[in-house]
Amino acid sequence: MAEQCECNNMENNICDCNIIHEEAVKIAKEKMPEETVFDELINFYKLIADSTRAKILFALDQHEMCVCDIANTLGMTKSAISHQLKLLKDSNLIKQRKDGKEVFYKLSDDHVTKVFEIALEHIKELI
Amino acid sequence: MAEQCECNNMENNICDCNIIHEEAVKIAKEKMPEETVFDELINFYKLIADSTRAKILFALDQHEMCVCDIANTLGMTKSAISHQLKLLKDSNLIKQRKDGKEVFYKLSDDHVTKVFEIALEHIKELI
DNA sequence: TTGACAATTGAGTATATATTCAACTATAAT
DNA sequence: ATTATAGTTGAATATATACTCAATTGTCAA
Repeated sequence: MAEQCECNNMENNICDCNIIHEEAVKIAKEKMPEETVFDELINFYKLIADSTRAKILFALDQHEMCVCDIANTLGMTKSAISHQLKLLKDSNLIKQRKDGKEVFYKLSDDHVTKVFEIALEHIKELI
Repeated sequence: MAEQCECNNMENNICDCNIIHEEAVKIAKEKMPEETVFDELINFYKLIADSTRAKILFALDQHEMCVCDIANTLGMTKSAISHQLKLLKDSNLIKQRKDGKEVFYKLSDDHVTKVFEIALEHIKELI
């Protein structure tokens, strides 16, 4: 049963114990998605797993806003907000539109809202 | 129009620019959830926004597993896995069951799976 | 063309946290 | 009792990243 871990023969992928339940490990390894899939998932979740960015997304879900509007809403500096907006924009969660000196931001789509709702639902059940 | 930011009169909540679109800011401020709501949301998302924890959750979604099984599946040490399992357990995402020397872990409910699906859906549309 | 302001940017700093390492507890088998 | 193994834990380290600060760009108005 307690068979030697195949990881022990690998260079970069070493664990420090034996396989105990061979079948469970086999299935999990087989079904485990590619590293790139996790990278994308993690990248997406990291974006909304930050208080400032979550608030920005919530604010933009209410109304299109310029940087100063968001800074005022959150009580933070333009610079701090602008840095975070860049991250959100680079990952296509928000879109921008320029009008004179101002740059207006809005959500790319309604998936963000959806994710918020799912999370809220989950948290409600946990409490 | 460009009215002075009320933040400038506040102690801990200072931005560095004027309110430009008063109505948008007013609405966003009014609807903005309590800080504690964001804390809970962020706490939840941070848990799944990590490669190791995401893989653990995925593995446990396939099958109940002990620490060694997970360590083998991910090619990591028991210690690293155990530290992360503690975080997941403390937030009630997973449950444990003890049997002799072994501790079996499994998902608390199927919300995690749901969130994964939503995320995957979102990512597909972005690509 | 000068001044004011919206917004961005890069570097530096401070903070959070994932993993390692070593020590430890708990259980089972001999 | 002793040994082996599953699992946990605390401290230290390494890394990632949010915010600050100062400088800069772009646009408008006088």
